[in-house]
Amino acid sequence: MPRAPTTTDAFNAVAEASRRDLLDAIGAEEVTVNELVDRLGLSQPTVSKHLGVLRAVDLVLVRTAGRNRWYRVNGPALKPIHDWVRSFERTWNLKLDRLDDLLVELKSQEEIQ
Amino acid sequence: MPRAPTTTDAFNAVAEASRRDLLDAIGAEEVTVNELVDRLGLSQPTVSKHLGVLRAVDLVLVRTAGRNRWYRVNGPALKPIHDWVRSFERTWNLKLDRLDDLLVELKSQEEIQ
DNA sequence: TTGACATATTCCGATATGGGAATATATTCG
DNA sequence: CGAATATATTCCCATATCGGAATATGTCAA
Repeated sequence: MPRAPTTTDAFNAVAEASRRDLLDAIGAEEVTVNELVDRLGLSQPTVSKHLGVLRAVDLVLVRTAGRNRWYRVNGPALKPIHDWVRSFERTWNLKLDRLDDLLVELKSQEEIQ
Repeated sequence: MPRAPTTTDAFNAVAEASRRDLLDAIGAEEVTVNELVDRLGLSQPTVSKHLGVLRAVDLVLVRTAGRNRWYRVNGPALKPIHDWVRSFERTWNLKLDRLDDLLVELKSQEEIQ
């Protein structure tokens, strides 16, 4: 049994540094493929292929306009990673217990209003 | 150029679901290899090999006692993942801005004391 | 010492990979 | 229409992978 395909889930897609760079390069904007080629200095086919993987796991969304494709990051697709890592956060961040208290407080305040 | 080795960094090591399961199974305890074999229902060599990858990227620490090896999770090795994902958190969690305010406040309070 | 136990390592095989180069597919413009 | 532009796809290959099976290494116990 080989390694799980990169398109299996966000964990596998994001394991490759180039794809993290790609997501960073897009950031909060809506960006064109050629713009990403310029920003990252990768070849156009390489960028397109990485975007294909990111698309397969819903990490990016695309909008077609003429001959351009405008890509943007689909943040929520990263949530599974965030949630999983977060369960270990307590191990390295001792202040989290205080933060927990604050969150509980914040939540109860919201429920009141 | 093939895929980056699983031992390249925490991102690659953790891309494999079995290894996330392994870390989950260890949790906050200190656990023996055979105990993990029992908990996960994987073969002993498989568990040992996964632990080898996790060791290579410092995601687990080991202590040898007689013929046993006691493994524990090394939380801080997950921080790079946490930090990277966190930079996109704002995309899906709108309450983060309020949380930011709280953190700034908390920090300034700490500096005072 | 010999056997049992705990763990690691090696050998095997089918498979997906990332990047380069070339090419295909649209779409726009003149 | 034909050229140019934007993007995706295909073909290539050296390489690392996961799991199984077998085996090696190390430690304890009688």
